[in-house]
Amino acid sequence: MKNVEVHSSVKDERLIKVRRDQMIKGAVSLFKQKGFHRTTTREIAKASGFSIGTLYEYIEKKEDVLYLVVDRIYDEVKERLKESIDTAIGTIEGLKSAIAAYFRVMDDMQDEVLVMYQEAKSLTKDALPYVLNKELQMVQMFEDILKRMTKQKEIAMSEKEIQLCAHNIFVLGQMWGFRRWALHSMFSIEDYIDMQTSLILDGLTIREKKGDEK
Amino acid sequence: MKNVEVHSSVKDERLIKVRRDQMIKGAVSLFKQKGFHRTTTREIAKASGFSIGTLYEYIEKKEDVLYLVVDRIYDEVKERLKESIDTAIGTIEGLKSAIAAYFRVMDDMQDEVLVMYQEAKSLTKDALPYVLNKELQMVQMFEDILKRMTKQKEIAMSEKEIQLCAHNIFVLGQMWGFRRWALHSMFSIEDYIDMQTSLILDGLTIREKKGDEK
Amino acid sequence: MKNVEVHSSVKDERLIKVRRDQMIKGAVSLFKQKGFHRTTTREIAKASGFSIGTLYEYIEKKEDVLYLVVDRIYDEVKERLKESIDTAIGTIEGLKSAIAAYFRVMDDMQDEVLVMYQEAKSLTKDALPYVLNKELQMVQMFEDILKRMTKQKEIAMSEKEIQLCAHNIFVLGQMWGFRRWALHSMFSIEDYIDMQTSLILDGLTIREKKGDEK
Amino acid sequence: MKNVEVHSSVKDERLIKVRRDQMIKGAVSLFKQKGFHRTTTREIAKASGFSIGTLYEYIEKKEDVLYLVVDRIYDEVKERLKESIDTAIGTIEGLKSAIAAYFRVMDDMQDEVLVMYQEAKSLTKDALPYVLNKELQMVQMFEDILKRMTKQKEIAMSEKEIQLCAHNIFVLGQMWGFRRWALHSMFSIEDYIDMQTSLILDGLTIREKKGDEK
DNA sequence: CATGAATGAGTCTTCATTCAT
DNA sequence: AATGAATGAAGACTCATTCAT
Repeated sequence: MKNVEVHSSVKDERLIKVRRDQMIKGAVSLFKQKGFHRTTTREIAKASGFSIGTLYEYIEKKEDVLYLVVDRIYDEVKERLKESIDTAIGTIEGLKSAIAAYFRVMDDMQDEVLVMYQEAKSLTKDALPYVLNKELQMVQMFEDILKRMTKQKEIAMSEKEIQLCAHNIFVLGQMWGFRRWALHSMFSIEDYIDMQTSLILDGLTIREKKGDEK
Repeated sequence: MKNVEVHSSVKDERLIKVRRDQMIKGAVSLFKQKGFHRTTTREIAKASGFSIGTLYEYIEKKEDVLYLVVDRIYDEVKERLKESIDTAIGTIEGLKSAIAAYFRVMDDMQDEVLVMYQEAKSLTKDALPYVLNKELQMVQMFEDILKRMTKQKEIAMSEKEIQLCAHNIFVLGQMWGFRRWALHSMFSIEDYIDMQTSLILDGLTIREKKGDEK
Repeated sequence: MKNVEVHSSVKDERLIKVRRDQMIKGAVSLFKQKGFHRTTTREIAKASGFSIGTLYEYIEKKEDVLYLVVDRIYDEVKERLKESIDTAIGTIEGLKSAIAAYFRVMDDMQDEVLVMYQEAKSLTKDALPYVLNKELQMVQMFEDILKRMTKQKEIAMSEKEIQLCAHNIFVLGQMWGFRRWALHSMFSIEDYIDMQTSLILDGLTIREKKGDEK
Repeated sequence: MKNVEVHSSVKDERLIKVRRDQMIKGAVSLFKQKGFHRTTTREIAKASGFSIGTLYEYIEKKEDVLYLVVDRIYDEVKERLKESIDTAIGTIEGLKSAIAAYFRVMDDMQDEVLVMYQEAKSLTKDALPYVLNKELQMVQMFEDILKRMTKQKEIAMSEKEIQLCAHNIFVLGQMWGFRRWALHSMFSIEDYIDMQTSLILDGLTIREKKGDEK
């Protein structure tokens, strides 16, 4: 999956980084409030702290901003996940703490995740697969944990079951963000983590027991 | 939750129904392809089979079309669910068939569900809560089944666990639609139903056993 | 000055009269509030008590309504003036009472006069001269009085002076309507009549005296 | 009476002045021909020498153009009046020359005055009082002259008579513009000035004489 | 590199007018 | 004669993008 580069007429790489950081920061807060389509490039420039002309020195099209934002969000989520998750550990406890860590990241980055969800479709045809691929990579982190657990006979799951379960964990984490209107009045994030973890593990341990029974 | 009425300058209720049916049908297919914001009112009119002037005889603002569409989708999903689900049955089998029915509706209406997901934010401030409420009603159908199962001692779940589980079922069903890019190459809808049902039930039966153990 | 006929597809002359009366009544009140351009044909139809389709049975273009309205206002003003003014009398007292009568009509029909003033320009090219001619006829009523007074040696004014003076009387009467925002807080209509009459007469009596001096 | 500012997204005040000058110039000539409502924003932009986009950099709504135009006309009339009228002089001759000057301005700016008259109603609710106030200020210039004349015993008029007379002068001046269809074929502007001045003065001198008689 | 004025294609929405019933 | 649904041309306004300074 080749990287999708956003063209900039500015040469100084360091400056590009600085300006795009400003831009992303400004844009995220705007996208949260009004969505991508209702946000104007002028607003983005203003929120970024520079002029519309300067904005276009660092991007080519408005959609580039969306891509940059979404890309950044993924990177951030992934970064924070990697910090917290040691995929090497193939134990039940390891999985539990990975889930907890991931859910907490989702809690911290609710708005960002919501933005991704609702605006992903507006990405250009060529940016979308790249972004979806990033998402798959994150799902794969959970797959990796589950695979290792299987290898270490902690659980007994087929390849397919692992894939599905990893997707479930991923989506259930996001759900905390995109269904907050329903969930947040019913659960604290800690409750949510505990209960979901328990439900997820039930789906695994059973199989392990089944395996034992044979 | 008061109904959100969309104003029409046409008096004949029957005609309003006919035209709005055309409109919704045309709009859904456009929203699927390009999203709400990238669809113009003229395109909607054309896809509906009438002129832009006529379109505006049946709505006031472009956003009304979105509301009409989303509202219709919910109603359709709900209708199809009610056909298939007999909430009265409080057995494991009843739950299984309810999940299967729901997942199949989600499979049939993937595009529609996707539209709802991605464009809901563009609904007017007053339409959104109304729509979210409809969603809650659907979640409640699963809650009802689980409650009855608990009452009939089929399972042992707390109020909160039931609520969370119902949300999970709901979201996992939608997931088949909004993550199709990842799931459809891995699973057939039947596989998906079987495996998810199994995972969901594990979360319940375990507790039932726990209950037994006491 | 040939009459400007407004075409109607309805044959029954009596019905045309009835419908147009409704139409004019409704339209005047709308034009007062929002002006001709901001009033829609639908609103006119509604205010007239019939449908848009029926409206167009009695006119051809929206501008016809304006013409009908303006025409009616002139007729009404003229009618009321003729009732009150006996142009035959060529005395100072006769002039005074004519002025008073005219000013009172202007007071009664302020809104209508305002409408005429502000919307006259929107009349069709062929309707305008016809309407302006009606206005001239009204000015002429004052000219006639002044001429008769001159003939009877009540005053001594040249033809030109008479024309100008007649215009002045006419405009000063309208002024009560179109400058009400300034005048009505300063004068009652009676004050206004008294003071203006006095000023106008000063313009005449002087000349009369001058005439005497010769 | 607080000033009514028209918002511009352009920062450079000098440029705003330049562009608005162009805009006003273009708009006046269009409004003269077809009135405010029949003039499109595109036409205004074109007549101003720039694009529709640029037009909207300097105003927010079409009505702003009208306000700008009307405001400018008042300022211009006032400016030219102040040049010509020395309100300090409280003599008959001073009044005569003030009237003459004012009437000549009205002659020069006939079209503009007509525009004001016919389109004033289309001004926004908040702009209208501001504009009317400007008009009052101009009336006041004549009041001031008359007051001074009274103070200097040139004439004897009550406060109310002065106010009314000032209004009359003002309206009679405008009348030259808005009744040109009737007046211009009968009088030259010089005739008009002479005759009206004479009529107006008759209204004053008489009173002065009356004062003398007592 | 930064700025922000200029551009005009594109969008929503209105409304006068028509015409089948 | 009356109705009101249908039409689409036209208009106000927006906003992504460019480019001269």
